[in-house]
Amino acid sequence: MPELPEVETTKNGIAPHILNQTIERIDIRQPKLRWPIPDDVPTKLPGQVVHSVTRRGKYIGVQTDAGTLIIHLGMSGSLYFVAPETPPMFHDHVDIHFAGLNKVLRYTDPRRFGAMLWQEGDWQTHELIAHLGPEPLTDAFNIDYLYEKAKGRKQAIKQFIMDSKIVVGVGNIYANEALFMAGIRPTHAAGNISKARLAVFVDCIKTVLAAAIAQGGTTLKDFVSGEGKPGYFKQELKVYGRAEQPCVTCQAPLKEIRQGQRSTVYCAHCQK
DNA sequence: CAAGACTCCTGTCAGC
DNA sequence: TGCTGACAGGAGTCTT
Repeated sequence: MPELPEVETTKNGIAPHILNQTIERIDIRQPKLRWPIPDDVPTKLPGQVVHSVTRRGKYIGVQTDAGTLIIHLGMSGSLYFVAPETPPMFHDHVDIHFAGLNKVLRYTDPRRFGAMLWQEGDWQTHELIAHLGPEPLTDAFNIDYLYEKAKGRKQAIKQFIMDSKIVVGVGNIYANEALFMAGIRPTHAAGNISKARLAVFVDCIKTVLAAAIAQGGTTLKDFVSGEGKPGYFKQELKVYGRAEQPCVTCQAPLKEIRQGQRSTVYCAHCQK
């Protein structure tokens, strides 16, 4: 389940290998991902040179002069290189071949929650991307911005912060962790939290994500060879996946509830 | 507009 | 042992 750190690491891992390389062909064995892979992907990409690989939220853009291949890993997707003749397994849906490159970029996604899309021109104008909130690690995501967005909102802070129109890249795991670090109860209405506490929350989100990206590089450092298995550094997680276990701060057993079909774990003593 | 429910998909695991 | 059902989860879409 790639969160933003894994997507960033994936992007950084594949970019140096495919930059300035010419796409030879795209083999699509299973076009039915979250949405069908558009015909433009296999028809317009061959012959194109990759001139940049960038990330927006959890979307990766592989840009060429003809257009951009937009990739989302969903929750079970991964991208990695394999030797050219490596036989595909059942969930290996797409292979991207490059001219003169002695390896193939393979997309695997057992649950097919991921996507491959196509956008000509500026790829960030794609309708799924144009309305996304700011990147969490940029200055655009700051206390003044978040306070304005939260004003009047009755939605629980956890669900609010997981809304990609508010800010991208804060998935369930990191929402739980950042709320614990900030000492904020996940069920607290977003609009009722003081500006001072929201400011702490902003800092905690940045801290948690930055640390995870730093670790993500380590977690997935072998993924280029196709062996990477992200573990989210479970020992680093303070609340996620630790229901009923003692709070690392006060030893009280952590509580688990459900918010919008998502599991939330928190410490009723430390998070107010 | 806001908020919640529903949906896609399959591996994993608990329960019988 | 094998089957059934619940569950997880990103995020778009539908409903209220």
